[in-house]
Amino acid sequence: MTAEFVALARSLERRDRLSPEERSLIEQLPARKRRFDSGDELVVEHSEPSESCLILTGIVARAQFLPDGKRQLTAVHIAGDFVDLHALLLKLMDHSVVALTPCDAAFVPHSSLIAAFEASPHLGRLFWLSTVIDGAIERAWVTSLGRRSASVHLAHLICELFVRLETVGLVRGNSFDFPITQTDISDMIGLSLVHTNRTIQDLRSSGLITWERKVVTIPDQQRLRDFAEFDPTYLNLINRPR
Amino acid sequence: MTAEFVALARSLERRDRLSPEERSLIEQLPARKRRFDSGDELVVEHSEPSESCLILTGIVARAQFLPDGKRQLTAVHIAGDFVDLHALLLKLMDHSVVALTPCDAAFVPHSSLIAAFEASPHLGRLFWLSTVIDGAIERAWVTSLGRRSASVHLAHLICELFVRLETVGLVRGNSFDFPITQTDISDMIGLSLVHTNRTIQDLRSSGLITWERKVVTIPDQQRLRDFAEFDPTYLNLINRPR
DNA sequence: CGCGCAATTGATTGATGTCAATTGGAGTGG
DNA sequence: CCACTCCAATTGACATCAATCAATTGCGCG
Repeated sequence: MTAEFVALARSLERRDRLSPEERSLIEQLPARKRRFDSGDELVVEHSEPSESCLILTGIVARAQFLPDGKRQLTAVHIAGDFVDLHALLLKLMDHSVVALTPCDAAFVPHSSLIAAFEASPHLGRLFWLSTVIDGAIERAWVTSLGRRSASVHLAHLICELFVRLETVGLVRGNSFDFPITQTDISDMIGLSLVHTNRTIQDLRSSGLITWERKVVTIPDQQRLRDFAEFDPTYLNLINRPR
Repeated sequence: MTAEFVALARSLERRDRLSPEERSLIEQLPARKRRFDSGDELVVEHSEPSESCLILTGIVARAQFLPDGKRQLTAVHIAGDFVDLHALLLKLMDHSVVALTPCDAAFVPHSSLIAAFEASPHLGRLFWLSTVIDGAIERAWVTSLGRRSASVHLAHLICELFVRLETVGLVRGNSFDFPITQTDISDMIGLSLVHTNRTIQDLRSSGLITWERKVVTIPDQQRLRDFAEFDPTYLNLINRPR
């Protein structure tokens, strides 16, 4: 399998078995690799992409911008996430995809994806699944934004990221690299930068997390999950026929 | 076409053309009709449905419940919405679907849906599209929750509902029926009931809306849209090949 | 060393939540 | 037709949470 698609296959296979034919369909997808710097836009709001984009390394986010200059991040994505399958069907982007860290991405033409799905409807369903899981994550974000306190919300986000990074092998022990700015965090959880900073300090002083030099550590996973009311079911990390 | 599927076809055809074969595939879907009262759960959190559910009449919402009894609604759905396509792939529900008004729904077995998609990948993509549009709406909700003021958020929601109801023919002039409780609204926009009430009054006293006896009226569509920063692009009401 | 961005802090203002009534309207039984 | 009841809508007073403004500190890098 082409190196580009290792993380993709790994994340698909967390949810269902891939047949050799399906692996080969993935392997043969044409991919145009590109590198981005932190702050770059991989996909631009209101554009009409003809390719979809798979994250290979780094951290990106979906962003919507408001007339007054405010920004909301509506999702984060990591290696192995096929970030932009939406464009395949939506045609017109309702949001941008921005790099929060330097990152690599592979762009795959829509036409190739559609051909692969017509060859294997099951593979198509697995890609569909990945957009549906994005939806589940978005629902969790909506619930956090609407009904959780700042510190519980942040704790929930950290739990989510830990599990997702673990899935693609980006966790070491209790820690993961998280070279993200507090401004970015605040645009995820819908708070001001100042309040975000104080919320992080809350979690730190409760001993729930450590976060220094771009590394987040969760000393006691279960304690953080209890505090965050975190139940990973919605991430659908169950391997079963779909 | 079976009466049940009229609104469904109408909402699919707002996005792309259906071939006669596709219409017939839809027409032949087996459906089990059920009626629900306000407050009933059509689909229960943590359950594992083997059918997906199409709304025929009434208003329903996706709901997540928190340990402390709080509730967040993460989406609203109306006639013609295939609410629970998610379960087809997710298997395990991460949320409930609750009736906000009395409503009718048709339940279609997953196996029949999958068969239809294997017969017509394009039809499959249109159903996929409908979940992707749900995602776009959820992103708009995230942005509203995170970065819009209470009154702009509410105005945005009203604009969204107007457009969506219009699509399925449920708007009369500038008005639509909206037999929904302020408690439900507050669980959509993540505010307390009291503050939601005051926010509605804000919009009323600005002359942006009228809302009495379960009927919402928008005297000046454009003025409300400007206030709400509402751009309907994300609802993807463009007819084009997908 | 010094620049520049990110993180942190303090003080204050503004938005929203909470508590506790009160009002209004639709349906029901007398 | 009139109480009566129930639930939704509304109001006022007050407490809390979070935004904003304005510095200041800390850290990585040339």
